[in-house]
Amino acid sequence: MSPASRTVPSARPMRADARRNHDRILAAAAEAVAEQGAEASLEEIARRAGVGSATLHRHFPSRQRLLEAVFRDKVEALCATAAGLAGGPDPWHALATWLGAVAAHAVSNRGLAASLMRGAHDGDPALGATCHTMITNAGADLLDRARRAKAVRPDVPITDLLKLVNAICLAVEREPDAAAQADRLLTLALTGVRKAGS
Amino acid sequence: MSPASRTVPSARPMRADARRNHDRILAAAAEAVAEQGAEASLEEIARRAGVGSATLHRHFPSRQRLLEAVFRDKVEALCATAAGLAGGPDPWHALATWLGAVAAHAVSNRGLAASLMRGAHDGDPALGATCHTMITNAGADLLDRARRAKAVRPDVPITDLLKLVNAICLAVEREPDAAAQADRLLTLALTGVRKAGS
DNA sequence: ACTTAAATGGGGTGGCCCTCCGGTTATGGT
DNA sequence: ACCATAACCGGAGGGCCACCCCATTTAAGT
Repeated sequence: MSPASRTVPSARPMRADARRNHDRILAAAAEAVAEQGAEASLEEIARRAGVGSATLHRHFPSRQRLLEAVFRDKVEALCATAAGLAGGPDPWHALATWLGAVAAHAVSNRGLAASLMRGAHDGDPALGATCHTMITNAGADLLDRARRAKAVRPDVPITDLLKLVNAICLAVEREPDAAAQADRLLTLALTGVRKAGS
Repeated sequence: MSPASRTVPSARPMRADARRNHDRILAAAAEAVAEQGAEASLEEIARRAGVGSATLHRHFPSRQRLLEAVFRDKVEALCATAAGLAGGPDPWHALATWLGAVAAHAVSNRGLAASLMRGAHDGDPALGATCHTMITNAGADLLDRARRAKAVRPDVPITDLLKLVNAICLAVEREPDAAAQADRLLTLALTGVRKAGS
């Protein structure tokens, strides 16, 4: 659970001040991103955290890294939701509600969609389990079940589905009624995913 | 056709040097945006045009204004396409192919989707016929025909449709196979628009 | 307490957007 | 052909930002 042990438990534990700063930065970043979205100023985040900008850049070498850290908890929650829904009797319903939950999280946490979109492929490699891959894996399971139940087209990859969800959220992010719009557009798109027969 | 006469024909014609700079800026902007997307540096555009940054800002007070000018031709072409398709026998097909054309333009002209998304509502008002409204009007006609032919759900507004298209294009813009992905995702979303019955 | 390696942050560099203002130039009337 | 003038130009500068260097501070192990 601690930042030091979460990524590489074998690494030497962080120094106390380092960890403290790490956490303060993370808290400040969460706050700033919630207010201003994924493009929030890194310097202001450092300022809020009461930390030099160099310290922020040392702890998080790229904006993407910082966002991943900020949203890790939320993403883990979504993955847990997916696991919970996987046991349900209606695979289609499970998939649909989960995608709705992803959208809901994305619109209520500005910047999440952008963070989820940019996978490990662009930006820095050597980035272990990114939000992108975590979400993808969680969704793949739900989609697989729905596919086996013949509730979805067999040729739709989970990446496309998530790209659609994130695209929608990204697009409506700065509208006043983002949640309502995202829901409407997602429903629109989803009905096309469901087979005509079922 | 000339920049001076297109917007307000009654206005006094621009001075020769002003018009020359206007055109050079536009050309440089088109080039830069094609390479780097809608976020291209305005200063670099001015530099490419061999013009001071102040001149650029005088001709185009906001980035949005510049993008609108850059894409005006493309948007007009899309509107013309819509008008041409409106006469066809199959309203659904007309709508679908037009949306495909919009997507194709958006992925092959980086920044267009972003420009289309931001309507007149945000940013500066008093912006006459923006790309957003032009496209919306052109699409409304096609959608209306399709709706009258009962080929689409009656409750889907054209704004949602275009938002979906632009969202998709924006999301896949920086992927290597953007065109293919956009097409796939659009088809996915569109099939949900079409009524199950027809 | 003392040593040492890790961590810090002020300050510098270079880039961006945007505005002011003194100098320049095209233009229309004479 | 000339001039007065309004329109236009662009360098310089302010404010903000990401990112890096390095002298200084500080936690951790003995």
